[in-house]
Amino acid sequence: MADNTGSNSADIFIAKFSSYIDLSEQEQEVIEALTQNSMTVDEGQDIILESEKSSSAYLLQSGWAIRYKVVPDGGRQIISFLLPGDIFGFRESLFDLSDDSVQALTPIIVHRLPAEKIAEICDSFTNLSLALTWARAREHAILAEQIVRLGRRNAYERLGHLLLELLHRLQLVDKAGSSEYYLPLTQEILADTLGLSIVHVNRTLRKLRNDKMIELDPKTRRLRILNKEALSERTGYDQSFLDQLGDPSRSPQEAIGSD
Amino acid sequence: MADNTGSNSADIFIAKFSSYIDLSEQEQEVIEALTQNSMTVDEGQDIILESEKSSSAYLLQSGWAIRYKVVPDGGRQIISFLLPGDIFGFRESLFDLSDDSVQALTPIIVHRLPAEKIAEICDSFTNLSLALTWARAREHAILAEQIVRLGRRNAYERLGHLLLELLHRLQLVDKAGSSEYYLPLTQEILADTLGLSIVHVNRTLRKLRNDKMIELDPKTRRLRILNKEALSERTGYDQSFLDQLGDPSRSPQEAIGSD
DNA sequence: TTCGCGCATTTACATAGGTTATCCTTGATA
DNA sequence: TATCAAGGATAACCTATGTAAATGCGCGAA
Repeated sequence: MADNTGSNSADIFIAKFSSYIDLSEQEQEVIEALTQNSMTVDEGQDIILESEKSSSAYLLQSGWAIRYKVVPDGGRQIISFLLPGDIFGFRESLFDLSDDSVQALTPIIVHRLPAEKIAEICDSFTNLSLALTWARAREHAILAEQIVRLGRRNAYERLGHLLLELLHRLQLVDKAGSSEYYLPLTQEILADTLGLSIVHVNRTLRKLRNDKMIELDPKTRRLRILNKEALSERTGYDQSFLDQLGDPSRSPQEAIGSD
Repeated sequence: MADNTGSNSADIFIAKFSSYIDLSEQEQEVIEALTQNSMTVDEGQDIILESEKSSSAYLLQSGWAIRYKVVPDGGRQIISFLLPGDIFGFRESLFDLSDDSVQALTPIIVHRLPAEKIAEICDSFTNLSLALTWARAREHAILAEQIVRLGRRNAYERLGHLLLELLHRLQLVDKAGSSEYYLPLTQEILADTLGLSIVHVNRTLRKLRNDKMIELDPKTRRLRILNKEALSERTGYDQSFLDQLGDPSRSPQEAIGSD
C-alpha cells in the first residue's frame, strides 16, 4: 500500500500543517504511517453518531462531510462542513461529549486514529501536538464565523459569505480553482446550514445569480463566483479571517516565530 | 499573598478540572502558583482586542466577560460568555488568529498566563495539558449549541435556552442557586448574543414573564427561573448537554476511564 | 434639586423570511 | 417505456421579527 512516488495520501495533511508548523522528517513519517489504511464511507452514512461514543479521531482524505445536530422538533442544524484535510472526532475521542453527529455528504475516504494512538503521538511529537492544537483553533474560528453569519447577517449575506468561505477553504487544499469549485450541496443542506428555509435559499440563490455574483449549474454542481471582490464587499466577508488559517504562502517561520 | 486557609483563588479552577480530571498534588500547586497574581479589568474594558496579538492566556477568576466580533455595518455579535472558572486567550496566544475580542461585562479579576508558561506547563504536566484540552472541548460544545440556537430556534426558545444554559454553567462553579442567579446583561447584550433586536428581546422577555417562566428584576438583575422543567421542554434545552461539561457529581474516574 | 443619560417599555408600522402547495426536470428502476 | 423519487423553481399568502419613535424611570453629576 505504501508508495514513495512523492504523491501519497499523507500529502494533504503534511501540506496543511506545514503552512503553519515545521514538521520534522520523523513527524512527516508518522503522518504517512497514519494514513496508510483508509476506509471509505458512503454518501449519507453517519460516521459519528450523536451520543455514541467513538474512541477514534479521523483524518478526512477526500470528500465532504457535515457535523450536525438535530433539534427536538425534528429540524437539523449543520454546525460545520468538513473538507479534505480536516480532522474530526478527536474531541469526542478524549471525552464523552460528542453531542453532534458527523455524516458523509459525498462518498468519503477517512483514516481512523484510535484514541491511544493520538495520545501517544501527542506525547512524543511536540509539533504534531501543536498541529492538533492549531487544527482545533482553526475549527474554533470557523465556528465563530458561523455564529456571526447566523446572528448578524441576512439570507443574501449568509449565502454569499458561506460560498466564499468554502472557496477559500477548498483553495487551501487545492480543491478549487481561482473562483470555481465543485459544490455537492443541495438547497436543503444550505438551508440547514444557514438557518433558512429551502424556499428562501432558492430565492436567494436566484438573486445571487441575477446580480451576476455567481453561476451555479445544478447538473454538474459546479459553482463559479463571478465577482469575488463585489461579493466579499456585499456580504462582509473578511479575506483575512481565513488567510490566518493556514495560507500556504506564509512561511512557517514567519508564522510561528512572530510576536 | 499565598494562603493555606483552604479557600484561595485557585479553588475554582481546581474544582472545575477535578470534575473531569484527577490532578496530582503537584499539579494543584502549579495552578495555585499561577493564580497568585491577579489583575482587575473594569467593566467595558477590552482584554483582548481584535487583531491585537496577545501572547497570554487568562484564567477568569470572577465576573462576566464576552467574546464578540463586530461586523462591517457596525453591528456586534457576541460569540460566547465567559464566566468565572473559564479560560480564554490561549488559542490566540499560540497562533495569531485572535479574530474576536474579549470585553469585561462587569468588573472582573483575571490571572494572566504568558504563552511560554503555558507551553512549559503542558510539556511537564500531562493532566494539566489534558485539562486544557478538555476546556477547549467544552468551549467547542458551547459554540455548537449557540449555532443551533441561532440557526434553528425562534426568539422565545433562544432566550429561554440561553438563560437555562447560563444557570447551568453558573451552578457548576457555584455562582447560582438552584434556579436563580445574578444576570448582569442588558437587553442590548442579549440582543447581540441572540441575533435579535433590542425591542424583540424586550417583547420576548415579557412573554417569558407572562408565561410564568421567569422573574427578572431589572433593579437587582436577579433572574429566577420559575419552572425549569417547562422551560427546558419549551425551548428544547437538553440537560445532558452541559452535564457532560463537568458536572461535579460525576466521579473523575468514571468520566475518564469510560470506554 | 435638577439635568441628562442609560436602560427598559410600548406602540405603530414595515419587511425578511417561513409555509404550503404545485409543477418541472432528471435520472434511477422496473 | 412507464413509473417514481429527489431536487429544483415559483407563486400566494402568512408571521415572526425588525425599525422608528416616543415615554418613563432611576441614578449619578453638577
